[in-house]
Amino acid sequence: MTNQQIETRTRLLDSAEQLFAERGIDATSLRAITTAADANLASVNYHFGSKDELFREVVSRRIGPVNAERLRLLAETEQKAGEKPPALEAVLSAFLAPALHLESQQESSGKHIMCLMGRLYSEPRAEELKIMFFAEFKEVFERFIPALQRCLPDVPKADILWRFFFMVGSMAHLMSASDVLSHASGGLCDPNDTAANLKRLINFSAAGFRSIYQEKVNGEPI
Amino acid sequence: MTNQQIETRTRLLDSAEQLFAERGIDATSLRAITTAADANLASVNYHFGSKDELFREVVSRRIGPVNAERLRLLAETEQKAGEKPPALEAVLSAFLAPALHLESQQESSGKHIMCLMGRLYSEPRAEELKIMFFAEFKEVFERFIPALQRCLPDVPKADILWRFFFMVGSMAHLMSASDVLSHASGGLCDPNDTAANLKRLINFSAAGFRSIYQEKVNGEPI
DNA sequence: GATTAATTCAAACATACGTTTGAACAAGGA
DNA sequence: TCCTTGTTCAAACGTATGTTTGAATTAATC
Repeated sequence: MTNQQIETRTRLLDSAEQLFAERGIDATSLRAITTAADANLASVNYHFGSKDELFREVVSRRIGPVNAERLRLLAETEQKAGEKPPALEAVLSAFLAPALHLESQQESSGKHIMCLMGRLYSEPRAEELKIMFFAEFKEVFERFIPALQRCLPDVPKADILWRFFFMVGSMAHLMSASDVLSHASGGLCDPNDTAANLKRLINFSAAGFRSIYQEKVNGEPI
Repeated sequence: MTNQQIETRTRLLDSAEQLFAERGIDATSLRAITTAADANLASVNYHFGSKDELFREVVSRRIGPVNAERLRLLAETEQKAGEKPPALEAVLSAFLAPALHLESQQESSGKHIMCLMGRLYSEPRAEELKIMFFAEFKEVFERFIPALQRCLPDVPKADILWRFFFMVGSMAHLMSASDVLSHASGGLCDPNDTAANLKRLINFSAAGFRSIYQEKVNGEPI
């Protein structure tokens, strides 16, 4: 591989990432991608084989590092805590921070991959992609759920799973749609302050995880 | 309009709703829709003018009733509470229940519109659609935020907005992706028990809304 | 029953897309 | 210099899509 080859591949991945996030996958043509990447139309098929495989590479290029960082942070947190279970907030942070920090990790186009990954959870794509996505996610899932159970010994496992699911929904929403809040709040909420938003989400989710399930409020059934 | 006309229009809307939800909007062809609706290919353009307008009708047919029901339930809740602010859980239920009950409201295809509406929050579609969507949502937003502020006088407005945003993310995720949890949990979590899931989401969100923001946990910064 | 309007239908149209092709080009080694 | 390998390029291909068309059919009105 010459230098120029690597550059073209990377330019294609970057352009595709941005356009997929902004316009959606089907709505982005190879002509739009190759034009943005300043490459020939045939280059996608030459370097990746097909549009589908390009998309798969766009995603997998980012997912791996995020999940690895999640596992690393969790291990670090647990090691610091020693025998005792670590703080719930620290566990949640280990899961959330690597995804939310995608934005700041890369100098350019960070926002786009956040948006794309946020949407991945709900977008109906080929089964094959979902399998790839959740295969990479499985290890994370299987490490974090027990860790959360250790933090919350009184919460039934089904509740932990549901609350984890709710938190992922909030995270995905934050990653893909926070512009809407900025607009709706009249500027009161700033979606670009990643550190503050991470804290807010951890705070919100931690309270939800600790919640005691109650059938009635003020004597009234919900 | 004859009876047959109405039926064709409705059949097209129903089929489109289902297919849009299952496969995505771009990935669903007019030929697939008209075949499923047992109608002629040209019928969509005859009855709706274009595929885009069909999609707009699919969405707006459902959004209006949901938001109206939200406002009705909130008013009812506030009236019952009299002078005092109503229970937080009751306000959240007024917002969440109409969306989640889309599933049970119609005898058929309820699940599909849930999925489609859940995805609407993040899917990148024409600006025109988003404007329509959030114009209808604005009134709901402007009624519920003050209601939540009354329930939570000690929580700053920005936090209320952020937490509302997180809750919407959880709701959308529940509506569009809960099959994933069912699969990942090995059947422990049942996405089809709408009533139970509504309670779980209310419980989770209420705790998040009530959370006191803290910078440190166990003396450690988060 | 004739006339009119609304709807359905099969067929065609134009276009945009993903992909393929085969020649041109660049670079490195024998 | 010649050959090989990897890459770019312009052009074309086949196909699927949204849309249009004009005739056929149906339902309602007089």
